[in-house]
Amino acid sequence: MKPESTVMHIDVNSAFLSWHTAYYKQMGIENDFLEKPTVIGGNEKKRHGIVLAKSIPAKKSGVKTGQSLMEAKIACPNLEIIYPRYDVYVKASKSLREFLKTYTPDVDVFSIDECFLNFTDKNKNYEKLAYEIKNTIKKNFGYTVNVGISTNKLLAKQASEFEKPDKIHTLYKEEIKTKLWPLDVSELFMIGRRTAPKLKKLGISTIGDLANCDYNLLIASLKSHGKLIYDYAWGIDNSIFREEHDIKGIGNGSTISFDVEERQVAYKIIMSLCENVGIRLRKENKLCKVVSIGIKSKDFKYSIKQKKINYYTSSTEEIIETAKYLFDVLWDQSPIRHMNVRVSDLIDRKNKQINFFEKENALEKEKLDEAIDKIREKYGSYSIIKASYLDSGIEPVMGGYPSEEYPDMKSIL
DNA sequence: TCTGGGGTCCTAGGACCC
DNA sequence: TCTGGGGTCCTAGGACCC
Repeated sequence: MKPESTVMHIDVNSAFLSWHTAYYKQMGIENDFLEKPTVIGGNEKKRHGIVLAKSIPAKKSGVKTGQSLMEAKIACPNLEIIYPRYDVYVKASKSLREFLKTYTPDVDVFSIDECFLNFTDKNKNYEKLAYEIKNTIKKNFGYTVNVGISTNKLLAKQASEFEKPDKIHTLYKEEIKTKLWPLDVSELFMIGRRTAPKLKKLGISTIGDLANCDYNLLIASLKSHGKLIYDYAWGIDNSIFREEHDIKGIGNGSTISFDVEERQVAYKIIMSLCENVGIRLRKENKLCKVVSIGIKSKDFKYSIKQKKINYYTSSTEEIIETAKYLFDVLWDQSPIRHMNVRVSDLIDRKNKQINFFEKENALEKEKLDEAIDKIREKYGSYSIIKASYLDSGIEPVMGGYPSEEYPDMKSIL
């Protein structure tokens, strides 16, 4: 038996919007985004028009994350839409993490705006500590968080979901029946838009129903996923704490502002997507063996094709060649809305072994990539681009965020 | 100007080998 | 000869999360 520890889940309220607001306040620009119906949303003209984050007043008007901005505006006609500043959010997320590490080294990063904290001292008043963390964040960083407290990650996370914003909640084992079971089954972690209707068909509508359902029937219908959510309904979660997460794959995709109908145009987009994948792969000091490409057509039909190559590589050229090959096999000539390139089956670069199949000039390619990476790091993504992008209207390095477009940020965020 | 982008994990089927 | 079964690898697709 492992010793019982206390787990906190920190969840930034309306993360992107809160960070946006705090950033502009620090720049001396007053705003009241959080008090009004406001969303962070993409560019509709570029066909990126969805809600990324919403204020509480927007939520009250029926605006939902992931909704198209069109729908959101219908639900809430006086909605204010703000373009995202991912560079700000990434920095804000990093400094929050650093701050949380001053309380415990055991910080498990779940996403850009969620962290788990693990504590082992039994004699501490953790509710008091949670208030201190929450209030210090509010005071020093200028935004609010919810904190959930329990004995494992699942329960801590469910606890932080309760009433928002700026709240502390506990969800200990003995509170499951009163606090968790009355909730709708779709409120449980890992029950999404597909599973909830299946459960409803089995007569399961609350988390309590799930906990007390016919287990065999559940497993027959949902297999291993059924076992997982059944355990969750009872607050059972054996997942471990990890400070470092191994990356399993690196992907880059984009919805294109127009429908792609020509192979040569598609190739250019593929190359541009691959540039970013290659850069990130090398930055992580990894090599990949599987390359996959995904295509979403005009009518939202999505298909993917992947291929395992005979050796591990981090060469942009190799990734591009494989991705183009896969594209040719996959594409049925129908107009393309979105394309995605992904590499997986990763190993650390230091584990590389000489491979018989590898192309002879592999080493030179790697050296070239490294040199280009360095120049781009120093002078910006666009300092070196393929000649074919000049006047093509397509960005030579797609994905990520173009940090050089933004002024240097000296804020504490 | 309807519907983003980045991940993880699981399953099922076919190929191939013994 | 009329049809095994176990194991592994690979691929496509679907579900979930933020």
